Amino acid sequence: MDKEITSDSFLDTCLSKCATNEYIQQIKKSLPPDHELIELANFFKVFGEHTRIRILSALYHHELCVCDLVEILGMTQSAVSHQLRVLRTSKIVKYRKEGKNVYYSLDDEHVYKLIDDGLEHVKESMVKK
Amino acid sequence: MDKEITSDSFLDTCLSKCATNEYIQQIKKSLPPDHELIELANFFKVFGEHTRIRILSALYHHELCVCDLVEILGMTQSAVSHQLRVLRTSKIVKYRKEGKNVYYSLDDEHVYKLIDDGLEHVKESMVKK
DNA sequence: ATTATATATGAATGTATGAACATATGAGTA
DNA sequence: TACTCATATGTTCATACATTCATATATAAT
Repeated sequence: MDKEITSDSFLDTCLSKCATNEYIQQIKKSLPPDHELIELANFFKVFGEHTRIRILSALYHHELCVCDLVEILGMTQSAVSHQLRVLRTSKIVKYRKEGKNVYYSLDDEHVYKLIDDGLEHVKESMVKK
Repeated sequence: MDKEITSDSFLDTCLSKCATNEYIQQIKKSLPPDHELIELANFFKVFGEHTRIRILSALYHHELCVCDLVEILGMTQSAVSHQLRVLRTSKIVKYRKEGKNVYYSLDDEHVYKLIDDGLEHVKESMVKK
């Protein structure tokens, strides 16, 4: 997305005038299509959960099998497996089978970037307090 | 005939095959502290909701007041205002008051980067289908 | 073939939360 | 002052979802 669509008048008007304001219509049209925004929200939603973000943090540096994750997180195998399914379905992690074990790792570089940016933001906003 | 399978014994066996306990401890220590991961999950959670991501998309290009957003999203003022509070509390948007109006905008560059990376990932994974 | 191990999954349940409705606050205006 | 407009918030309700328990599947070992 490109930043900044400038106008001179849309800011100082409100509801009664905005309803027919061409800039409001322009903004509506400039939004990404709704199915993309739904996908985007679903994508972020997967990161927005404590257990899943812990799994992703653990996988950040290492490929790990399920029982490793169970041990690291201190949770039941079932709980971990259920969350891994969510991560798999969302294409945020990938996996390979090797004998009885299944090894998970982060899917692509977007996942790394998102974690990096998110952590950076969180650390900064913690300092501000 | 009944057999006893304790979860402890299965974990021990798995550990010896997957990773040494020492290695697991090392990974545990390398994880970001839990309060950071909780903050991180909460941060992402805010992006992971349809209405809020639509608000952020609209604010991506323009500072907008509440009634503008109401008009763009086609939702009740109450619903928009409630979600704006969530975004405010999470320091994802900032606001300034001007008379009766309150103007919202994205808080910092991290927010832009996250939306960019997220959208990029979503578009790519849609192409793959 | 039988048993053990590693992982996945279906069902049940309690909790979290988004939206609607009603109402409150607060700033401008007549 | 009273009144309107823009925004915020408390409450209720219905839905979503994370965890637990029980069980299924699949692979390896004996």
